[in-house]
Amino acid sequence: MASAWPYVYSLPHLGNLIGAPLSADVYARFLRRKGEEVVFVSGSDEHGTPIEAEARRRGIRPRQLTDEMHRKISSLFEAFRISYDNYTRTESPVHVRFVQEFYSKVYENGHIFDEEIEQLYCENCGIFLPDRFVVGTCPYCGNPKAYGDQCEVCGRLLTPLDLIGPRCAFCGSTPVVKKTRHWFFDLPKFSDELRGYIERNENFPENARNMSLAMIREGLKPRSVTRDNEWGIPAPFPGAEGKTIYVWMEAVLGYVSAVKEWAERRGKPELFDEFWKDPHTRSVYFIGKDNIPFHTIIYPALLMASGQGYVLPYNVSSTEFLMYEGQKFSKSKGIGIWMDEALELLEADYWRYYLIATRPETKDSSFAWADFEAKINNELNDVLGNFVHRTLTFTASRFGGEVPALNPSDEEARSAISRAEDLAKRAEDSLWRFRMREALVRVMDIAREGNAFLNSRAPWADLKEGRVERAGSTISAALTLVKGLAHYLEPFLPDTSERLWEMLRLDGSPHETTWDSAFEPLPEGHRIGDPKPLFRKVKKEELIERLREIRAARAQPES
RNA sequence: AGCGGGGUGGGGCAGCCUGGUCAGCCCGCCGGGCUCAUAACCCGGAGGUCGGUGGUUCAAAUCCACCCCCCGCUACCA
Repeated sequence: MASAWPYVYSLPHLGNLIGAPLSADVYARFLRRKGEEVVFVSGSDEHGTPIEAEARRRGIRPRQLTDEMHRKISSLFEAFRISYDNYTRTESPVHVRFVQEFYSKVYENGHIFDEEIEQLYCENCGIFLPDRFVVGTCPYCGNPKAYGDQCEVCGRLLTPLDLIGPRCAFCGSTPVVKKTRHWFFDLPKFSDELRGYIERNENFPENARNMSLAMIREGLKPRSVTRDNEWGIPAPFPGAEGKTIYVWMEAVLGYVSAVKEWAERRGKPELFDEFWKDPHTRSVYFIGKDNIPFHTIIYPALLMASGQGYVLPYNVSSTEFLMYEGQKFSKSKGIGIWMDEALELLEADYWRYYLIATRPETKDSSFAWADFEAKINNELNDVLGNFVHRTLTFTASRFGGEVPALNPSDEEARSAISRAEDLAKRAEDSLWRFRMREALVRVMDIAREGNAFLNSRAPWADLKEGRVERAGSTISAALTLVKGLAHYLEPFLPDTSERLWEMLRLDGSPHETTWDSAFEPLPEGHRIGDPKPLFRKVKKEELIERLREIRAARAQPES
C-alpha cells in the first residue's frame, strides 16, 4: 500500500491529508485487521526546482531545508496516526541507488533516447527554468501574471516564449534561450500494453479509467526523464553527466524502493521480492485526482520498461478535491487549514472523523465550519460518544462495573447484536470497495442501533420495577456493541479505539486485534474501567478564533 | 478550446452502469416520548419528481440527443 509522496516544499493541508495519507491509512488498518499482510509506505519527495530555488533564496543547502521539512512532516503524520510501515524520503541512500539501477535497466532495455532541446535559462539564478517558473504577460488576455505553460486567467495553453516580457519566477530577471540535451522515456511504445492493462483492471475507479484511456486515445508522448538541476539524483545515462533525474520520474519509484528499504531494515531483504514480484501481491495507491495519469500511465509504463517483473498497480484509489468553505485551499491566500494548525486546535480523531465523513469520494466536497461543528457535536459526540458513555456509566453505577449476564433466550438482545453484525458486514463491503465514507456511516449506525435498543428496552425502568435480569441482559448486549465499536473504529479513529479498549479493560491492543472477533461477547463478570466521556463538543467561533491566534503567533517570529 | 467529473427536498450525500419494487441516508426544522447518559437518546411528521428541453419505452432520476451551470485536468508544478 502506498500513499502519494508529499512534496516537502510546504506542509500538507487537510485536503492533502484526506486525499492520500488518511484514506490510505484507513484502508491499511482495515487490511491489517482482516489479517492481510500489509506494507504501507510513503515518503518525502524532496528534489526538484522549487526546493533548490527556495534553498538558494534562503542561502542554505537544499538538504538543510528538506531535513527540516521531512522531520516536521514525519512527526505530523505520526500525530495523525498514519500507520506507515516506512515513511522515508527520496534522499534515502536506498532510494538513490535504486533509482539509478532502475533507470540503467530501462536504458539497457532500449526505452530511453536523448535529444537536444531549447529551454529558457536564468543567468542570474544559474538554472534552466521549467515552463511553470517563467512568468510574464499573457499575449491573449493581457494577464500580467501568466505562467509559461498556461494562463490561469484565460485558460490558454502557452509556451514560455509566447509570454510578453518573460521573467524568471524566482528572481525576476529576463531569461535567455539556451540549448540543452535531455533524455526521454519512450512512453508511446507502451500505449497498447497500457490500454490493455487499464481496460482489464476492473478495480480502477471510473474517473481514473476514463481519464487514462482518453489520454492514450489522444496519443502519448515521450516524457523527459532528466533535468539540469543540481538537487536531485544523478542520471545514470552515458553522456548525461551533470543531469539529474526529473523529480517526478524519480519520486514515484519510491513506492518500490521504500519497500526495499523496509525489508533491508528488518534484516529480511528477501521480503522485497516477496512483495514486489509475486503476481499475487496487490499494490494499492491512494492519490488525489490530479495525480491520476501519472499513476495509471507513466508509472506502470516505467515498471513495464524495467523488465523486472514488478507487479503493476492493482488499484489506484483517487479522491476528488476537498475545498475549504467552497474555495480552493491556498497557502498564499491563507485559505484552508494545515495539518500543524489542525492539531493545535483539536486531537487527531476529531479531524479524522470529519475528513473521512466528508471524503470527496465521487465529487469535490467542502470543509465547512458549520458542518464540522454539526458533525463533531451531533454525530461523533452525541451518537457515538453518548452511546458509549451511557452504556458504561450504567454498567458502572448499576452493576458495579461488572458485565451482567446475557439471557440466551433474550431474542430482542440477540437481534440487536445481529443487526449490528449486519452493519459491520456492510461497513466491510464498503471498505473493500474503497468507500470509507460510507463505511464510517455504517459503523456509526452501530451506535445508532445501540441507542435505539437502549431506549426501547429502558433498563432503568426495569431496575425500578425489580427486573434486574432483563436490565442486565440489555446492558450485556449494549456492552457487546460497545466492544464491537472498539474494534470497528480502529481504522477510522485509532486513538478513540484505544481509549475504548482501555475503558473496557480488554486484553491486547485494538491495533493487533482482528476485525472478525469484534462481537465476541465480554465474559460475564468481567470488570470494566472507569467510564470517561470520549469527546467534547466544539464551538466553531472559538476554533476559528484560536486558528487566527495561532497564525498571528506564527507570523511574528517568521518575519 | 479539448478531455474528465458533477448538478437529487434548507445543508451534505446515496441511487443512475444492470430502466419499474427509488425517491433513500445523515444533518437541520416541526411535533411527541424518555430520563440511563455530555439538554445527550428514541419515535413520528412536513418538505424534493431527481439542472433544462426533446426523444426511446407499457414504464426514466436511471437509456439517447441537444442545451445551461459548477469543478478539475490538459502531461517541463510536483
